[in-house]
Amino acid sequence: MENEAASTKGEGFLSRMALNDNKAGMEGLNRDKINKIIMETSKGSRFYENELKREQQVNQRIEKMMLQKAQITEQQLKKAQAQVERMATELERSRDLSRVIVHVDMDAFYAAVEMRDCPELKDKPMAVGSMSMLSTSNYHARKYGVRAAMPGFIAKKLCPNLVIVPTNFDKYRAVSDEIREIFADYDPHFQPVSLDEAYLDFTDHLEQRQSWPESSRTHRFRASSTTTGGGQIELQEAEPEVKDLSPVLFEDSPSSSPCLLGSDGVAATAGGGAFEVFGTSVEEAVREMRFRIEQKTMLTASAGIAPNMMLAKVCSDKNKPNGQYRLPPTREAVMDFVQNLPVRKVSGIGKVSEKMLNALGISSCSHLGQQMALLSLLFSDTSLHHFMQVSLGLGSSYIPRHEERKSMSTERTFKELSKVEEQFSLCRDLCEDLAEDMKKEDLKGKTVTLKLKNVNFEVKTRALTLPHAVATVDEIFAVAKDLLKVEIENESPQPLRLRLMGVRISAFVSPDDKKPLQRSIIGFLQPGKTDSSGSVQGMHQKPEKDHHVQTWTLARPPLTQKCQKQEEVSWRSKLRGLEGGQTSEEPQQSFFQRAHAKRLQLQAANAIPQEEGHRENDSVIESIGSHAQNCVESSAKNRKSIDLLENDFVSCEEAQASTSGCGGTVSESLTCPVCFRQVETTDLNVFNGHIDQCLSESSRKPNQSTDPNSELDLDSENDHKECQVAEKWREECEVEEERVKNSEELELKRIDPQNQRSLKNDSHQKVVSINGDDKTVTSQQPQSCNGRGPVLICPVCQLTQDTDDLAIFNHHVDLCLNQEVLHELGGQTSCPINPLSVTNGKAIDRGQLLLRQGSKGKSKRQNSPSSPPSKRAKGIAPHNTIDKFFR
DNA sequence: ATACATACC
DNA sequence: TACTGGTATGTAT
Repeated sequence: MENEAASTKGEGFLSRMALNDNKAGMEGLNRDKINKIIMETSKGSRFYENELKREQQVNQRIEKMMLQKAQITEQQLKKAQAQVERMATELERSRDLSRVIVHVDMDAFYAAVEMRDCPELKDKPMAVGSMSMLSTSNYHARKYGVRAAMPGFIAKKLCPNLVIVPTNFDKYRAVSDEIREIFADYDPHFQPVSLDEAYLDFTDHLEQRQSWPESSRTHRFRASSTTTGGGQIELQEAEPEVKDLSPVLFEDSPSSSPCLLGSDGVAATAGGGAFEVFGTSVEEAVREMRFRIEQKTMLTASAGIAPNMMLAKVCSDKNKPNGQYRLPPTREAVMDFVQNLPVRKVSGIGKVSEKMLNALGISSCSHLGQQMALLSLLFSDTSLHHFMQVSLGLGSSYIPRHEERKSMSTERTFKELSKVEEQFSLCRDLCEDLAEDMKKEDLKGKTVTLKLKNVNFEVKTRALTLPHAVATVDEIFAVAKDLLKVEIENESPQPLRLRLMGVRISAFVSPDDKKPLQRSIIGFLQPGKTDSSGSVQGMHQKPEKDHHVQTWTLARPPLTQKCQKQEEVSWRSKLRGLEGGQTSEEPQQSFFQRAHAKRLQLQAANAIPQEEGHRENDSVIESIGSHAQNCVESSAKNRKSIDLLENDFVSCEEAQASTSGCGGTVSESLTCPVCFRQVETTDLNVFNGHIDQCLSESSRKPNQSTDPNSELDLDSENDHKECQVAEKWREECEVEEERVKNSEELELKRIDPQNQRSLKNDSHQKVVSINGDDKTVTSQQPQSCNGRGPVLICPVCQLTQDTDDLAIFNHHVDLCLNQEVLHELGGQTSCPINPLSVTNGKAIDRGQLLLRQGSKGKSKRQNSPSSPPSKRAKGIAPHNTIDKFFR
């Protein structure tokens, strides 16, 4: 507590601001010199001061962590060690080396495009962006330490000759479309990450490629190749080699042109009509893809080939620019690769995580593996799981589809804005822009968030969730304005001195207000609600809300999840000497209480008296607080019943999926609701991975057996039947839709413990399919659990159904589900599906597809910087008065 | 549910 | 002169 900031004085350089030379193109620079210039240029600025502050916060976090570490006993560590080893074993079992995942990334994309279109730039250090902020720099500029996310004026200090070119997103988008066309040839379900980056699953392509004639693997050089200012190196150096039609040259040659120099394996440039024949190996295929990209766009790409996304991403960086790297799909190769990998290279581990890990002596993934026991005592379960995966070289071996967007926002930075009228006016402008964007995607959301950044770079967000969804300017502004008003009043008589304002909408509901489906399913789901942090959510009986959390419950068998949670909690609690675990938490505090407590805490921590602001704030907060408090109270009342229901689930399920901590028994297995095989694990993450794969595969090639690695194989006849049903869907909705259905049926199973149990009782039970046409439910085989007579209880009406035939049961459930929704579902199928709706979502998110079906036909915007919302440079309307807004 | 922090491009 | 904008997710209350 009273540590003060003593040990965390902001003397040394700021890790936050120092050059990040971890990413490609910046090897062996004069770091110190560069950092010195960066610091000198920034010193004293408000930005710098704020960074200083934030750095100290991080330092305090680290101190706290170290303190915790110091209290860990040998015994605790030992126990933890056993635990993590068990987890590692389970994760190990989930390892899947059968897929070929490729991550492609254009080299210095924006900069490359600009250079291509303006040859003068070619040999100059240049960057795309503005004096305030750069998006990308070319490799020449990187030598000076100029890189993305650096303000232009600092870059100029580092490299006075730097040419800064303004961004031209339309152009980048156009190029992006071109390369995506190529991506689609190798994986129609590829997942774009941004305009210049994507994940592809090459597995299927490679399988087919083996039987392709050479002609299909032959690609011409650009007619007007080279020159044009874009040609870059490689083309010229293409030796007039033996091109001919001999596949032997490239046939399965991981050896030939082993990536190091990228497309150096160029052959076949016989005089005029140069072309090249590519082999059938992975590397050849990827090289071919990169070749085609280059021929088409005159821009180069780099790629990584690995058995999972996490590794592929790292690999694509390895031989950048214009190169590729393949990590062989063997456990040994993967483990070797991971050992020396700096943690910072891993996607998801950023500046702060790196610093915290470093403080524990962890800088490479091998350390990560060695320190898992310690980490398990210091980090959250989520982080721990991530670390563990990373240290084992694990990651997604399938590429999840893109989910529905979860929020939409617009924000703007400007010169200090202190006048109230202008602030409101600006706020309205933002709302207009946002409403316009919302309209484009036909979205409506219930939560409006206002974001403010003052001239000291302090960021504040204020949100309000409405009982209904909104979308229009007026609706959004009505909320945003009030939020802003509160902040203004809060600060008065000082003005808010803003440098940024933003408005966001989230908690989307289907545009056409067809909640009924959601309502019934969610209503049903409420009881099992559990979130990842272990706290039971408050349960305002608002029917449609927070799909993510609920689908969590949907997507995972609630019971087993609960079990798992308890397991983790129990061992952790013991080790830490904590009490209670996640289900018995403190009563929640009101907004006011929390705000107050927080301030006190801050005061204590910083020893900065704040009496003044205190009182003022309280009075203001209190007004909103009363509402919040009501909500909180009602949710607290409901929590008991939630727990009860959860416990019921547990008791139902225990026999099936006991976990080491839960039933005292050591794990058995879980039954996959897709393939119905027993998955030998109790680790939900492992189990989820399995389900993910099943889903992924069933949507891709429903008539092929899943998981070639598995010893248990699917009954192919059943598969076939399943496929026929799938055909129907495909006809009208394409693959996407099918996947949704798959999830859908999955959800129906998962949400009903009884049902689930009965399914488990007969692992041959095939997937119950929902027919896309009439919404009736059919079963592949009438269920024959005669011996047991499991009780089927309708998840909607809660009545016991006098049948053990799942077909009949499902039919009943369907009838129970809101008719209106079912109709809408029917209409839905005719909606065009966005073929790019692929994402990096996890299993939980897929459940969302179910709940969000209503909006799935929508086209979606790609991630930034892909398509920033149209920013109309609007002037501030000075005629607006505060009164106008305050009424 | 909110607020804030971290991460990615 | 000047340190982004859009989205998702984790952590804490």
